[in-house]
Amino acid sequence: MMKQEKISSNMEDYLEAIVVLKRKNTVARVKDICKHLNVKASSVNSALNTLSEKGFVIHEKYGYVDLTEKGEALAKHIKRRHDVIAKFLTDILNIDYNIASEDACKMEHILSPETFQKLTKFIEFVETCPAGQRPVWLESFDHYFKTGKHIECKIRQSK
Amino acid sequence: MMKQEKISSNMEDYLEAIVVLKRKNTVARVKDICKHLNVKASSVNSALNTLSEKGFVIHEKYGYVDLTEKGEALAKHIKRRHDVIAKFLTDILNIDYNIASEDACKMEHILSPETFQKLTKFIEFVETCPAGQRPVWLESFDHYFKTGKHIECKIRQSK
DNA sequence: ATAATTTGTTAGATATATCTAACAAATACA
DNA sequence: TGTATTTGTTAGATATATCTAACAAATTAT
Repeated sequence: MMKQEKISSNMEDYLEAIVVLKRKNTVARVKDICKHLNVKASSVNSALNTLSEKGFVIHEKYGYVDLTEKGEALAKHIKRRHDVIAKFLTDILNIDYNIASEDACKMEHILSPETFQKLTKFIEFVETCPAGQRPVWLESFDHYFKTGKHIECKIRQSK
Repeated sequence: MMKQEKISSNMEDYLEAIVVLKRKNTVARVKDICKHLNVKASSVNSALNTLSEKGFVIHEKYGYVDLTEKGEALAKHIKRRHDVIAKFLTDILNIDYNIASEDACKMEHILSPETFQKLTKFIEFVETCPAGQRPVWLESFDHYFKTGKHIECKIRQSK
């Protein structure tokens, strides 16, 4: 019998790490989770116990770490959130990849579904821009950010 | 002698609450902090002890709660972050005020300075738009968000 | 195959942040 | 002015997430 459904941001980080490592190495191991999350092995063990009890991971002693179906679904959900947020930060706001990734790691746990959906749509809006390229106004923002000045606009003057 | 400089997100929330309550009621009281943060009085007391030890607040037994100069500076810094983030969410992404506020409460503690600066500049970019109004592309996004379709664009066709 | 190394586990300590319950001070009110 | 109510404090419990240190299993290399 399982204990609970809701898990903390911290536990979400562990799930996400497992999904990422499985994709990279085909299996996830305690050692790799340590490195990925920058914690000690005993912390990983403790987290895996919690996640096992709640039915998100399967972890036999000294064996690989794996996700249950439920764990996999949640982990992928979190990773999706991460990726969208990171994309917004890099592609729209033009933030450095490493910084964007770090921020996304934290934001992924806290953003409301509403805000998340807005970000998703905003990216989509930019990417499906009819002109078929990065919209002009985004370039304008880059310019504004760098120079503090607006690109001069060819607006008809009524003279 | 003071203990440390760095404080947790949690402690930042207490500082921010104090600044907000002082502005609203001229003084901050334990009771009001309770209500504002939705915690019990004993939790507030515990937090105030921590913050006093670190030199951020002044709290005499049974008296009002006040900020030191250092505490005030930090509290206002956090509040500024909150306000900028909330503004980005409401004015740019057109997110409901209440949701934006909740999200901002969490984001204010975690965003990197870089990302924060980008948000600040983005708002500025939009607000100082030379045409002197909410840029057209923002209206386009609203339309796209609602309908899933781009507003038809009068682009010269080369036929 | 056994010794050395790497990896994983456990027990128990520490730190943070919360709570409840008992109590104490301050304030309001009758 | 003395009692009731509100507000604030303290002690101690619980929960989470970390760590170190001692140990155990698994793997690698000789």
